[in-house]
Amino acid sequence: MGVSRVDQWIEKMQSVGCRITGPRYIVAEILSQSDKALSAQEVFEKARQNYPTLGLVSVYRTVDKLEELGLIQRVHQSDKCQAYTAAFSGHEHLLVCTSCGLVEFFKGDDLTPLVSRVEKESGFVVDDHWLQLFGLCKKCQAKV
Amino acid sequence: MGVSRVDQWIEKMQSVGCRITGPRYIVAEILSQSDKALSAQEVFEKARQNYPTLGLVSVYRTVDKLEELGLIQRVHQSDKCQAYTAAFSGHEHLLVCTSCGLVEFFKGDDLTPLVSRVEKESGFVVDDHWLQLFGLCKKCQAKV
DNA sequence: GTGATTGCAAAGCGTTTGCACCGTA
DNA sequence: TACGGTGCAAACGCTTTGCAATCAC
Repeated sequence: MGVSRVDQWIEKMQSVGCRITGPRYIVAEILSQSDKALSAQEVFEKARQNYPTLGLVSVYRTVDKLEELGLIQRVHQSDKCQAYTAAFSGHEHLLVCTSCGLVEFFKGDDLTPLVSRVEKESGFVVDDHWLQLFGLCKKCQAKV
Repeated sequence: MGVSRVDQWIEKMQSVGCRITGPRYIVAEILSQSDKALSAQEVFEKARQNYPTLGLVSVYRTVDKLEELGLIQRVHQSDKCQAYTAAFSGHEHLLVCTSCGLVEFFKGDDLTPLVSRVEKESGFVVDDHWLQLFGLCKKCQAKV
């Protein structure tokens, strides 16, 4: 077993000059270990269980930093876009359970031909794309 | 030239029992004619020019109604998801200019094979998908 | 030691709700 | 006329900012 994801994140934060404090560590730990997308509030509530003096403000600031470093990404859902999950690397996309918030990744088709075609037809220069699938995970199907 | 899009929307609203009032008409008109995604605030500011007594609250309520009827849809962007544009029909996806907010539609590839594969691999039942492309439109490319 | 980071409190912003008045059907 | 819709003001929830105290380096 190699270095855990929290430690990789901490290392990355240190490498850009961040000081590693209790609040930062626990926020990173929770987000790096969660398989669900969490809002700042939810991270705060989980973190408080082990770190009762934590302030919500520090969660917001740490989450901003983690997003800026590309370690976490926002998860957009139909009416909200304020939850975060560990960021993927490379050509992967999100699969989100609309009931429990479970997040998985899947390898998508190669979108290059589609992007080229759309660029040609529209005159746009495309520099980013989103592909997300929504549905019910196994557990939530069973609940119904 | 057929019936304009505003009139189609108005008809649809009437058909579900909505009364057609000044505020509703002007909000529908602005959203149905805009080629950019607009927030409630932006709709409000535009509408006030022709309808100075309009209240922001009525914009929110009308926008909710239009979304509920499937006439408009939310446009999600990297850090916000509160703008609206006329909804497409059928198998189309959004192409959004990250500079000016211009919104176009494009016909996407058929995602059915991808969805089937992901369902098989993950155990999810997938019931919705998003595919959005982001970039710069022709005009915004010229500005740089 | 020193400057980045913290938690609190307050401000800020977009959105929703309560309510009396108004206007469509 | 009846009651759905309106605008205003206030409440609300989430997020950001100002600040003095604290703590990693």
